[in-house]
Amino acid sequence: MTAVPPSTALQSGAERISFWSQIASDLAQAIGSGVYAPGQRLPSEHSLAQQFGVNRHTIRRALASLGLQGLVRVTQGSGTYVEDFAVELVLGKRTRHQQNLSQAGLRGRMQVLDASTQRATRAQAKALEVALGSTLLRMQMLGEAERQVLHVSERYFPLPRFAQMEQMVRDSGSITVAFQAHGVPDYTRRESRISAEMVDAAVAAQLRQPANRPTLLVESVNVDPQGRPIEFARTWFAGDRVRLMVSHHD
Amino acid sequence: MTAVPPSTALQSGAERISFWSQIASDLAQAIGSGVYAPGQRLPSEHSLAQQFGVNRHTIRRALASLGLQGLVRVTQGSGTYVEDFAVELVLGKRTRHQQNLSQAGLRGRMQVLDASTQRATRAQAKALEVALGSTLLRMQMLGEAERQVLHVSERYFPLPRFAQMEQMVRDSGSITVAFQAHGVPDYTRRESRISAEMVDAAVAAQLRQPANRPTLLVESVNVDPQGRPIEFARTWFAGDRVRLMVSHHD
DNA sequence: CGATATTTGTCCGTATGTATA
DNA sequence: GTATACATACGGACAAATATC
Repeated sequence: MTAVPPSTALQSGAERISFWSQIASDLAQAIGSGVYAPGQRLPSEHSLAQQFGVNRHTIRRALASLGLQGLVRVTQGSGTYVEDFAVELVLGKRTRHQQNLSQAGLRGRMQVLDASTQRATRAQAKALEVALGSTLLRMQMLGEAERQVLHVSERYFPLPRFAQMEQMVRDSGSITVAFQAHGVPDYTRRESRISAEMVDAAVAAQLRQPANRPTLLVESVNVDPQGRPIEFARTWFAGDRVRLMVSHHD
Repeated sequence: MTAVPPSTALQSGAERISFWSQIASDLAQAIGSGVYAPGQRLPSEHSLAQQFGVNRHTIRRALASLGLQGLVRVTQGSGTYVEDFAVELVLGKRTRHQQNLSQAGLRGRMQVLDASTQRATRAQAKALEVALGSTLLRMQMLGEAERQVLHVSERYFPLPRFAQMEQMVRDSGSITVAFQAHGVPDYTRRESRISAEMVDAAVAAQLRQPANRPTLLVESVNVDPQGRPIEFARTWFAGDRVRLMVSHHD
């Protein structure tokens, strides 16, 4: 992370972004990439102000934003510390990726890495309640928030019902919107199976975390209002940055 | 795992358990200790019958039991295969350790490894809604089922309300019973936070799994019928053998 | 224990650009 | 165009909490 003097960062034209927002984003990326490890103290506000070439108040605005996101904890007289978990995602019946992040004050998006068709394996067929060997759409996706990769996932949709899924998701960046375009106005999560897994180097690289760090694997089935399965997903969450919260309030 | 001829396993007196049950337990232990890895095929029923010196029908009875527990999957014409996950535990509002296991057809028990008193840290005080630095009972426990270690946990109880907790749990082997003895007839789980963690060698040894394998850490708060926190627990589940199931049916 | 330095929290004021009525 | 409100950014001063010796 290099210091960006604000005088050189005077953007022209359409997308002017504030200094504090840019600084918050830079710090979030530094935290996500491990420059500042969980539990570690960030440089003092005075020091950061010098590094970024801005007033201390501007740094404070950025840190306040990171604090609201849960990335850091600020303690008077002591310093600003990187929180152990950047994001706490709620796992519930009506879990939505975007909504989940916006509740945490984050801007998130989902990206399609790959898409293909394949035959349903035993586990997939059982979860989606389709015949063994029937055709499925397989999409590999990446979930990000504030430049941090939170999860990668494999998602399976029954064909031909969701034939336009790939294009819809690529266009909108949202699975909820793509479902709505396929005539599914609403959907709920039937169940989630959670396990801890080590992943291979390729997945670890996608998650931007070392290969010797664990992931949370969540296998879930989403169903439409009639109770028919519409999606079977296997999602690997970055174990270093994500904690899942299960609320038991009925 | 060594073959135990049933002729030598003829118990006398009170606790006579059946051959099939003993064989099922032996096989479960073998699977838990890694003699038979997940996905691997067990010896044929004929072969197992010879090893244990019993009739094939007795082996079939044992395998059927393991199948109900989710430990193995029996496929006609192919063989018996070790399932990837030995135990699937349900995480819900009314989660009880014993009940959880008995639903899976397992005999489980909880064991007190250590007990002491300490001052509440910030996180503990917040979870239990007590003053920072107030006295807590800390119990370290081990959860087993069918000779397999499923989890180790640190549990914190506010004092002096639960002063007799250690003795009660040691006597009954059940936290639910110990709570009832302290005038808490019922309790519910308020929330659970789930993360993936690597653990140090000591905890890994307690879980009987290699140090480079991940665990599922569940932090939970139990409350009494009045909504007052009565227990804060951090439970490490053996990631290789346990999968958590979250049901979203209201 | 006290003295001192460091760090964050809060308040004052000033100035500029942007969006809105 | 003008007036107003708002967000952003800078500079300084002091208080409060913490760390260190």
